[in-house]
Amino acid sequence: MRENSDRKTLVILTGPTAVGKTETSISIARQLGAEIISADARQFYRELTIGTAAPTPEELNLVKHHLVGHLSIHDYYNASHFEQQAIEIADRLWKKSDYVVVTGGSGLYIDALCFGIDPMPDVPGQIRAEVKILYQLKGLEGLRDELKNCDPGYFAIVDQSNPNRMMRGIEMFRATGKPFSMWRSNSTTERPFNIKTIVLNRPRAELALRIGQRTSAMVQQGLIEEALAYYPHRHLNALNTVGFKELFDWLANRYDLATALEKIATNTRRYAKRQITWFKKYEDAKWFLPAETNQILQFIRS
RNA sequence: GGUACCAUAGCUCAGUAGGUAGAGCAACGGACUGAAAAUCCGUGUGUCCCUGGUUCGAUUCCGGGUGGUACCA
Repeated sequence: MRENSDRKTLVILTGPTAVGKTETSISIARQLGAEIISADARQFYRELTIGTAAPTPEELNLVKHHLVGHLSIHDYYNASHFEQQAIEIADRLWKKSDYVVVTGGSGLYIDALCFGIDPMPDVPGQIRAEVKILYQLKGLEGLRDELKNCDPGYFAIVDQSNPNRMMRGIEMFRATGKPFSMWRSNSTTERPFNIKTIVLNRPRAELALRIGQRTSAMVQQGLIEEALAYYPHRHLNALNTVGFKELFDWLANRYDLATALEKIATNTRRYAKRQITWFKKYEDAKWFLPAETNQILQFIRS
């Protein structure tokens, strides 16, 4: 990544769930005189606060946050929308400060912001629904058949066990008449700003402990009531989320409450693991413990 | 205290007619350009409780010990 001291800096503070990103990012942002843009694909939804461990009103008061609770669970949103919004906000904030802090654990969204995501039209909901029905009716085999036919290039590289990936290819072809593989440039967008990427992490056992504690804390704060309130909307993508889906299964009598809470902790641990796997590919990133704020600031200013 | 049963992976357990062992879950590793807290792929990590004995060879059979469970006192 080319450095240029005249340019503004985007500070990415990421890391696995429950590592302590919120607290550290507030501390760092205050010391930099910066505001925070969230890159958390579930904290976008204003209806969800407890189950997504969104920053509290007190925390939101300490530093101005952007893209927290800016969507409804009924809204459609994606990484490209995020890229555009986040860049627009950052450009505005850089008029007041040299730094903008981005905090969150959604790797795809961070990638979109740092490296760009190829511009493509949104696929109409109708087409998305039709492709989903194709999968429900004909399974993976049905998806493979159609994708092989409409986009052999993508079919050759796609994970043919992953319905989401194949549905995406089919959707794009049906929506645009042009193969998904033609829309993908596989190139990185040069950004006119510096990017400092910080991954916060802890020893795995410690992270697991914090996840267990946070799960209990969420229940005390009213996680069950929150899940109950949105149970009628359980089919929405925004609610296909750890902490909600397990409680929905409990409410549907698939297992008891204790099992649901155990599954929440387990699935949160697994999510954290997937996040860590994602962040390992960030070659320019520096890894820190959340408490190492001085070292983090030093790295940002270096 | 007596009798019976049990002791194998982090957990629940299977198994080896004696040739050092395998399932589920957990865990670990990975992929991922518009659902991403989503979706998908891969990997057994083990003093087979301890200790004597029989045997070429014991996790497996026998004795003793320890721990657990149940029943009887």
